[in-house]
Amino acid sequence: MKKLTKRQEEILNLIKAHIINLGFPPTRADIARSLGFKSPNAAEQHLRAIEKKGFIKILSGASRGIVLNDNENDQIPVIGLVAAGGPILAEENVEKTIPRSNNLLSSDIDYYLRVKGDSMVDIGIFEEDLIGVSKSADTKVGSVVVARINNEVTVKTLIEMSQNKVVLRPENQKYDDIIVNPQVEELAIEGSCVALLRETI
Amino acid sequence: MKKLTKRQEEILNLIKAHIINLGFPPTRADIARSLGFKSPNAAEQHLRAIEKKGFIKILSGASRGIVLNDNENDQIPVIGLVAAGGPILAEENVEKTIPRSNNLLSSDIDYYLRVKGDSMVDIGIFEEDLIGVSKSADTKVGSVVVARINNEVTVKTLIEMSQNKVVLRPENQKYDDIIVNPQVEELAIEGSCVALLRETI
DNA sequence: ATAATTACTGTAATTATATACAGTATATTG
DNA sequence: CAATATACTGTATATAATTACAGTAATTAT
Repeated sequence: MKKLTKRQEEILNLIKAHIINLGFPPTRADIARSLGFKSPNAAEQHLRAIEKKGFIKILSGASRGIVLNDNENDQIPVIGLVAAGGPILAEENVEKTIPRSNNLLSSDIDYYLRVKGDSMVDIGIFEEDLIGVSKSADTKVGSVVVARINNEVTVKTLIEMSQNKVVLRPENQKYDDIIVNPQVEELAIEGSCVALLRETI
Repeated sequence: MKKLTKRQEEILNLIKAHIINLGFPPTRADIARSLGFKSPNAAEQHLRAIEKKGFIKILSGASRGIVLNDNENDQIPVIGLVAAGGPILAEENVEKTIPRSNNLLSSDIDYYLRVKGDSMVDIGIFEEDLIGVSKSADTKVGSVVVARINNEVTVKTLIEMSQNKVVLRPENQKYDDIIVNPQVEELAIEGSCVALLRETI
């Protein structure tokens, strides 16, 4: 999908804000008034351009007939099994998506990851649970993190992190700590867990 | 708030459906067409009646200027500590509410209950977690239920349920099974847990 | 018993809105 | 270098939409 210009983005945001605030889209005149245009036709032409780029649909003849097209940015992907090698958010890993507006958790969640295995049961993270992962939340010692070790994705508690030693702890006595030297093995902290979701318990 | 008549409710539902389907409210003519009125004024007068009863606000002069007023039915209450004696959903127990539309869990959740204590940690239910409770979901042996025993509310696994013996199991070796004779003690199964929510783990 | 509410038809006027047409000027792309 | 896109002004008009007014008839409150 073609990118919007700065001005077009401004107009799209105005439409979204209008819908959130009042419950329905603005008219051409509303848009013109908000942005200081002296002609409603300026708004009309912007709308046509935004429609052409695929962000909205204009229903002809209907007043306020501006329909927002589904935008991938408004969807939080739910990641199932992560294929070895590729990036977590690769399309083939996406099990489904959840509209961001339907997110009752306050935190900033980039994706949900479906938990495999029993390595975190001691802190109440069970197989098939969904973990809300934030890429930006700061990962400090004690955080539950999503890590990638030699292209394998795993969820563990971060215990120690220094230049040549990273310790990741499974929260299950059955398993031992994972000790990695990031200068020898490939290691990346993909994000940290900020939420947990479980259905039909 | 005064109750709507059957016809008024029909119209309110039509408005809501229109907003969900198209993203903006219907016009008087849209409503008339949908319900078979021969005059848009029929819709107009219904809208005025619905507004008078407090369910919508009509913005004068604006096309499609129908604003839905917040409705408590669209909010899921989050229950904190349950005061001994009173009903779970009593107002003083409601910590906050979450709009039902922001519910990414498919199940039918009547309220969220904040977990107190560690009696369910073995199945990953921790203190401060939020449990999604359904009053209508069938409670069978093996379900995690919200039970009220002698006016005390508790979350446990239902192990046995017969006429004169109900067994509720805390999922923590530290605690023993609770065995209740419902013909002697007061017992009510308030609902069963269909979801779990945890923030900032 | 009377007033108010509910539930409409039918008409019409005013205003709100979409949208076409004619321009101007600058920036970007093929 | 021409064509296309961006970003508007300015005017005009058909039509979409609100909304007032005048009725009818049945039901429900006071």
